[in-house]
Amino acid sequence: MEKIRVRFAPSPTGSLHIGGVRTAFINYLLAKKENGILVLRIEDTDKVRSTEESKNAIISGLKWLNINWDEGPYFQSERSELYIKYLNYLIEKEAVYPCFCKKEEIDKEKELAKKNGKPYKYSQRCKYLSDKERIDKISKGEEFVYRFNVEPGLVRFNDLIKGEIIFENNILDDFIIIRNDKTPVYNFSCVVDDVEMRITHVIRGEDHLSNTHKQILIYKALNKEIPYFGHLPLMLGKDKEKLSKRHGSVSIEEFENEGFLPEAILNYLFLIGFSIKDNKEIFTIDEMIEEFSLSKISKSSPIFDHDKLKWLNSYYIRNLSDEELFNKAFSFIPNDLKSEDRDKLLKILREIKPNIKVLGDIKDLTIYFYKQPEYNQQELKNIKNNINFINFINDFIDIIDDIEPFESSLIESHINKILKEKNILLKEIAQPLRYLLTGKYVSPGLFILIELLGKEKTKKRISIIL
RNA sequence: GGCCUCAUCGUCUAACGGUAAGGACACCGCUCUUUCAAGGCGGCAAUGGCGGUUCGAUUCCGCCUGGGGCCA
Repeated sequence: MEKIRVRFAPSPTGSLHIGGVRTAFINYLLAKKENGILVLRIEDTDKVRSTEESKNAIISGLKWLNINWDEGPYFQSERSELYIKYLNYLIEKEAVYPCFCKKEEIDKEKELAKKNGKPYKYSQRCKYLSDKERIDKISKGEEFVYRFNVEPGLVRFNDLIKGEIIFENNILDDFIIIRNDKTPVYNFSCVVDDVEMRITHVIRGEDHLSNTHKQILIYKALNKEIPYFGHLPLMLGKDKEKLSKRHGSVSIEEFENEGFLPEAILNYLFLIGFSIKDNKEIFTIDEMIEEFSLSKISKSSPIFDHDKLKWLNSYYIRNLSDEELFNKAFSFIPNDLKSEDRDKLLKILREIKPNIKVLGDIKDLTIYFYKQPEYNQQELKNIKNNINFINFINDFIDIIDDIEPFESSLIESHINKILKEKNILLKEIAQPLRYLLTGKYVSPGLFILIELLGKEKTKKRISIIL
């Protein structure tokens, strides 16, 4: 059997959207599963809206996620001759015709249709021009577009995800495939490229489902084999509206900047809108490839749930070794902390690891290591009134210099000794002590915390109460 | 408005036409514990509606309703 060839074909008109990532990933999984080829094609025929920045964002986003393609990137803007070549074929076959209608004329027709409550369809006025009339108009320098000659009939195809789909050709009018500036319209360049790139499976978002109608007609006119189509239900936001900035992060850079791991994102994208028989949730890439099948994709639109992504992300973080976490988290470590030695940073990260949901949390979780806490005066007053605590602190300050090495188990035994002598419970002093040390009531375990803060900071911060 | 499409807990989903409708996230409670988190245990919560087909519908069919997409 011939090798499967799939493609991911984004328009570079913005950052790489998480929905696009899902499409890319599903194409990637299919290619891997079937031992096929994934082509990356940048659809930048819209010169006004396409930006260099966006192209870079797409490419670097995919690379960051490790969604590797086998061919490309191809840029449609560099392939204009190709579209003209295919256009000429269609002209010869009389599958298309030039249309000289002015925009104002068309607008007038649209208005009329609207007034009569009828859907607008092009009148086909230019379809019946004689060759002489055409040559005449062209030689007079009149601008024209090429329209596709839609014949009556219907288009029927079996969508790999949605099932059988039927479109009546009479809902279409003679649509434009080449603009008056000789640039191809999306549906045309897309088909030409898919033909040229020998794409066997077109897997894309559901927003392209109705385009498929026109595209199949073009394939037929071109006398080319029609690929398989599969249309992915669109991911939606919490309110079931199109997923947008309003729902939180949507572009892949944002996820990267917040501190999501590529593994977690891909795992999440795999889970959503996909049916898995056993109750497994965590998948390696290889397992995803193994498990993947287009038939397991749900037909209904999944809602993107940031909470579940966060949970997966925190799961992946918890299961990182200290070394791995250090490497992945390095750019998220606040600058003031980076000067600490590597061993210490490793330990700090290990301690806060179960509290990290996204790597961006590291900043808040470590702030007291490099910044003097700001205390609430009322809290300090309460602590001062805690006789047992003050009692304990006085003793602790006295012996703190004797603790050598300054290391958690030794700190623990010294503290426990004091507590035992004074008959105080650890419970009674833990929270006030934590507050003095960090300015918070949440932190890693006390003894390791003291070790990591170091002797000087510890002394300085507890002295404030005396 | 036209065409296409979808429908199980709040969310992602499981269930040869026969289940007490299962799991996960979120939420709540308990537990562990020097705090938070993580962990363990438990709880809440769904087949959109109406008709068929069938001994029996989440499951098959039709209609309605609702959502989404494309075009206008």
